[in-house]
Amino acid sequence: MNVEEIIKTEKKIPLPSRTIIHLSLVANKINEIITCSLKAYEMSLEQFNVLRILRGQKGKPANLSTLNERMITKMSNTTRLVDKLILKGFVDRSICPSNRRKVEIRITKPGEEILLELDKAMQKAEERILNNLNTKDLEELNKLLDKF
Amino acid sequence: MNVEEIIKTEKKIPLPSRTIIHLSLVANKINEIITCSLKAYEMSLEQFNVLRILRGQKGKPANLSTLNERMITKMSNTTRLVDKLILKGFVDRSICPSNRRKVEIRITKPGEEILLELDKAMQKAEERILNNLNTKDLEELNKLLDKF
DNA sequence: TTACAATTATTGTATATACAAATGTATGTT
DNA sequence: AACATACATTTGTATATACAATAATTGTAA
Repeated sequence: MNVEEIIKTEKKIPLPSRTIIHLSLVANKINEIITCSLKAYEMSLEQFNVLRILRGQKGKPANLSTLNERMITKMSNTTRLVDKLILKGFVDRSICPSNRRKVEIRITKPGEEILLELDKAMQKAEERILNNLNTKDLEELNKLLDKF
Repeated sequence: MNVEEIIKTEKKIPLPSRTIIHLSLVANKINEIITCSLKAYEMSLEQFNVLRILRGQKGKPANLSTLNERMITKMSNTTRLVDKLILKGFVDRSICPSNRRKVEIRITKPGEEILLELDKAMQKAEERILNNLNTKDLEELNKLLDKF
């Protein structure tokens, strides 16, 4: 993860551009490590996020729009994402009785169980990602990221 | 870009996880803004990066492996990425005479010209992205990102 | 209440990407 | 020279994603 090497190709990249490139590189690294950890469970990062959101609902079902707001994905993908989780038995979907346009998506027992496994894998991944940063670093980083 | 809203769904997300989520969100926002700016030129972020790398070569051709090292994409995509840039006339490709396994990829005049346009669009995008951060913020952020 | 607009989700399709296998070229060994 | 091996790139294919079009339901205003 050496920005300098990548950056040296263009003569002198100004600080703002450098920061953005730097951020993208770090984000990519993070993404790669996490995706790789999840792959052992045949779970994509997006699927994992859906499961986490559903767990956060504490039994209350979520509809697609809700999932969508909390995620980066586009609506059209969310449908198919949920399809895949249903196939694996980690969530179920039913039509909302009060508004039949909506669907209600819930996490299942097996879904909650796999999520516990995934939590552990995530924690290991995080340790790998953040092993050079201490609490103060993280706090500062959060503060800076808040400005975006 | 309110992390809090996304984060409140799970009870209390510990600082390391929060930081990583936060970073991903910011990276996504950046990606979206930049991609959107480039779309006006029917140029993907990846294509743009290839052009920038080629410009950085200062006339010296790059082969696929070189492009690949400097980018995030996988080799198999780089081939097709370059295909598209050739179609648009922004780069050309020829077989390396000294080692015919290799290819030599060069940016063309039209490629350099469009790149100047793109530079301007990028600068505007950067201003949008970073308008809440001052130089000191950027320096600190870079310092922290270096730790990854 | 009927017609029209808005909401919610799904599907079709084109494009992008990942991964593995294949191609063509070069190098080393016997 | 013949063969195996390594290298650089390309291609095939399965999966993922984006965007637009469609379907189904509900809200609303004349």
